[in-house]
Amino acid sequence: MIENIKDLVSQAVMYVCTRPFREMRVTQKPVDSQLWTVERPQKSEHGDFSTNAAMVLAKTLKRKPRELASQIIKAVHDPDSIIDKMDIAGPGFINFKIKNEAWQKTLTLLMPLEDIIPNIGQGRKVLVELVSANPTGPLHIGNARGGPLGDAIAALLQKTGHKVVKTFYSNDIGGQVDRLGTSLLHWVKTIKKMETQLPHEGYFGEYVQELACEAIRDLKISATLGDETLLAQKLSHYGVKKLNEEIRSDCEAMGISFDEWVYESDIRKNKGLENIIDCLRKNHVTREAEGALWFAPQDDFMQDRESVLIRSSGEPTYFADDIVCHDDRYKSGYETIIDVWGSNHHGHVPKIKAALKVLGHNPDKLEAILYQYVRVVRGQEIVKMSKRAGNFVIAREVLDEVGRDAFRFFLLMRAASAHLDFDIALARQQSQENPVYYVQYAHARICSILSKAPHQPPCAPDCSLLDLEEEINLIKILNDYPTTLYEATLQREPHRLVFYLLDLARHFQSYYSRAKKDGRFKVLSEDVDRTHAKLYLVKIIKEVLSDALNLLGVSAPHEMRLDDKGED
RNA sequence: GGGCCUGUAGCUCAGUUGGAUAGAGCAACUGCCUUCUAAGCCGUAGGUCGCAGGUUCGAGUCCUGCCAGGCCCGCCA
Repeated sequence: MIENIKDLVSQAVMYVCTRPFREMRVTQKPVDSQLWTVERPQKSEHGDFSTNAAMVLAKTLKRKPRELASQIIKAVHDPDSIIDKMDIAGPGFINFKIKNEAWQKTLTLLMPLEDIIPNIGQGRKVLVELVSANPTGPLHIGNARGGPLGDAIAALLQKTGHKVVKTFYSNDIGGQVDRLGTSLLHWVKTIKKMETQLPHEGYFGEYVQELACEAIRDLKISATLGDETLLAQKLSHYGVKKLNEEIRSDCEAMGISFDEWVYESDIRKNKGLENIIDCLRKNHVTREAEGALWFAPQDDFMQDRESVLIRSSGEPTYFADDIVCHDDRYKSGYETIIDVWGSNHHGHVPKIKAALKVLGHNPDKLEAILYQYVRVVRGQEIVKMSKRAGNFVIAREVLDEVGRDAFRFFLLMRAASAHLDFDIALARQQSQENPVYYVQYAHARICSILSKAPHQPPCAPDCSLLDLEEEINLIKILNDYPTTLYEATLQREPHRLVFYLLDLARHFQSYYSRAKKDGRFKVLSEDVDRTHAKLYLVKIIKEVLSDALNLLGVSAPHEMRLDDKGED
């Protein structure tokens, strides 16, 4: 529908804009059609669509906006007669009211749903890196925000015609992993009542101590420890393996699976690093100092951001491996590479991009979605940390308490750039305060209606029988679904879909409830044709609800019953 | 000291990339269960968009400077 209006306006604008030039026998096009837009206004009094074309073009054409608007209106050619009326409003908006019949006719065009999903990707390859938690501890709530977020972004891309690969990048070697090993050694020695001290910035949560216990058993560590350096190495391998398994299982519990796991240790083995370093050297963006090799391009921006690539010990850094990893991705032909990372990586992004640019890649293909960290609250109280983790709130503890649907929905409700308060008390409430149930309940109610219906709705019902204002409104909202998908995908903002769902659910719940007082709102009635039309409408609402919930990784239940033993 | 993000109703947050009289949920106050599920619906109230300038037909949105909070600035990842 919005496309139809855009076309009509576009033709009219072209006509109006080119007329003075035609009269002067000049053929050039004076304006760029990209400047103006057609939008759904916030307020229904402003019609179904509105355009700012007259205001935007007023300056270049040196005319008054309202005068230009009236000329555009005169030039609109509406062959299918879908426009009810056009008004000039405010400083020069043109508002379009669409006939109800035209809206009713759009309904059958919405099915099957797959046909209206915008094909943005055209099969282009996209890589999404998500979670990528270090295997030095259990998944905490900060890492976990990137899970549903990256997963929903991937699902949106997949839905809109991209070929998506979801990848987990595991930093399974390096300083932090070494520290895990020495920390485990400390706890092993503690258990064995030996003299020991926790290494500087060592890991101390209960999970490390549990892990040390299991290691003693699994690795059959005897009273004589042997070479401690060697043992610390064995322990770090052991810990990394165990923690990676735990992280993988936590992701599964969140409903997230990966197409590939990339290990930093494998990148290190593959020798790609030498070529990259060579290439950086030849481009004169490295510098040797204090025994280490630095990435040091000569531009103002990177001046204060020089970073070590190869340590004085000869060991490459995480930064170096990450350059290799991203270089691989570019070479694999990805059109877009999306890294969903915690906001603490923001300093890392420009460095990676700078290095990739030197390597001859287009840095714009790399998008970092940086999300702000999560604060867990329980009502008024701030939940600071978990006993088991020491410093963090463990994702699994929250997930187990509130359930997967509420967990994902809550983490997706906010824009990535916004700080997020996760209220456990609210998320586990089975009440009207909880938005996830609200949306699911709308879906369940429709399922209930459909199951009670004597017949399935026909393919081509008489949609003109959907003449209630609320029904036309629902049809309008359903027509917004493709636009919402389009914007949520391009902006990488799944929360737009959450807000769309809440809006659709709210309108449906309102419509549904009116039936208690007013029989015209009842879906199932004696009037067979009307029942068919209404069934058709609610079925599409159900399809859209379940489609969108599915993209968010939230279930769309067919039935919901309040437990008597639930919250008070 | 430098950088990134945030500041909108009592609380948690949207705000269609510069549009019209700034929106929603919760909390507060009203009503509504014999009829497709009350995990629901109807209504009321609630605002100096952190502050001060600037850009223009028009600013919550853009630019500058302040103020407040979070995060980053390591031969950690």
